[in-house]
Amino acid sequence: METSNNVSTELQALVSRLKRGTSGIVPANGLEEKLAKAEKMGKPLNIKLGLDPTAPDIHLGFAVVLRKLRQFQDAGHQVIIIIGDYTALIGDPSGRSATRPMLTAEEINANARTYVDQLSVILDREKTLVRFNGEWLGKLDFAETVKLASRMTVAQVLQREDFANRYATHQPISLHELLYPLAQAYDSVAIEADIEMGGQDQTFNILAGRELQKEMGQDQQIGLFMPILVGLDGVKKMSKSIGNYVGIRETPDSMFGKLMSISDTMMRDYYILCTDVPEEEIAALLKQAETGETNPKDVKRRLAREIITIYHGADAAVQADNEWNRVHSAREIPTDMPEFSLTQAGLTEEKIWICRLLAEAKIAKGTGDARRLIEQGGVSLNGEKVTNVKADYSQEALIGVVLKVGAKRYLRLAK
RNA sequence: GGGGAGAUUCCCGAGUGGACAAAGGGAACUGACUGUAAAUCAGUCGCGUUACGCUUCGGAGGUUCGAAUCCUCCUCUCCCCA
Repeated sequence: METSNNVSTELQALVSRLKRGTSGIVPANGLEEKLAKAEKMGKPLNIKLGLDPTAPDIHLGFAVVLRKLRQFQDAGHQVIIIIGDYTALIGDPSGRSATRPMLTAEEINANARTYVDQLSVILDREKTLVRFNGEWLGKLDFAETVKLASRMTVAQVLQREDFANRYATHQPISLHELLYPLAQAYDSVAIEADIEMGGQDQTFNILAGRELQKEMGQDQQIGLFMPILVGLDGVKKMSKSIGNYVGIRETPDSMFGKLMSISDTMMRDYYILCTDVPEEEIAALLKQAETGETNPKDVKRRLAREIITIYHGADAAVQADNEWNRVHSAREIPTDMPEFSLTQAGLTEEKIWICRLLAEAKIAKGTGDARRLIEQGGVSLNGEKVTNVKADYSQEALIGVVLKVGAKRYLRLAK
């Protein structure tokens, strides 16, 4: 027997859970209203997320939004993923400083499949509806498109920071890029979205959806924004193409290493957005790190364990932690490292020049680069620093040897 | 349609006939320090077994002993006017 009072307390708890980490909700009280409405009507909300099928590897930055969607699913709402197969023909200009390349149909389809596979790591596949926006956008004829376009003004579009910047710095902006927000807005109309999720860089597109829904006489969706997770470099948005990312399917060891390399100031965001550690506890941990009560390194290790636990389980997380500690604090060589086959690389001669070896192993860009690394004291074989740039080794002498370059690159040489 | 500006090595950006493989900054990499954090310092940063050679400055030709720099054509971009 639930009293109405209980229901509202539950709703309150849900609202605060859903609001964790969000960087904005438009309109401010929209979430409560939508949830209350859903409850009253006994109908789940349509939660929309649009995906551009360009970079099919899901990383922690992307997971921020997906994890939020999962919370909605767990609360019984309908998640609708829209694969922007049609809009990929345009290329989302959001946050971009240059025109995105257009994709071919094959690339888009391949990417879309990969996406759907990977989404299920975080989302409940059974409760996820996947649609392609070519389904409705492909049916619009030119007249309808122009009519849609008439609902937005150039000034509105140019208000966007990314466009404004490009315009101000005399970068080219193609006309078709201006149509992107409109297409995305039309997606919201097509599926009658109640909530559209997105990173902060989606603000304009999502608000355009509200406008268009209003024009078409629909209930307006609310915009639920998540902050952009800063990548490992601490500067730019986490992204595959920049390479500053942690993929959710990476090995625990790799994730651990990458997470330990983020700067201290980034810990808060990562804790809030990438883990389920309660907010009060996060605050306490960070405070300890700041006062020196706990070594900040250990607070970061905890962060890495928390994240890895989500994707690989607690045991794997502890193991990765141990391994990391062994290699980086105790300075022992890693248990696992990539192998490099000399024979496969064609290094079978009696005399193998060390620079050639580094180049073939792709550890150096070429022998000139390898020479520099050695001259700078960055290369060692079985822990012994290589000092002679002209050194030759026989294949026999190299087999089983651990090649170390720089602080973190290890390779075990094999036949 | 008319007029003007521009395209330089991963990015930004200097360089207007020889001293330019090309200033400076950023990124990146190596070393020192350290908590594989940040900050700082030193070095490297087109290719090559490297005190020497080779290939670069949007593309194709040309002038010259010599071209990133001058000329011609082409491609692309930005600005102003209509």
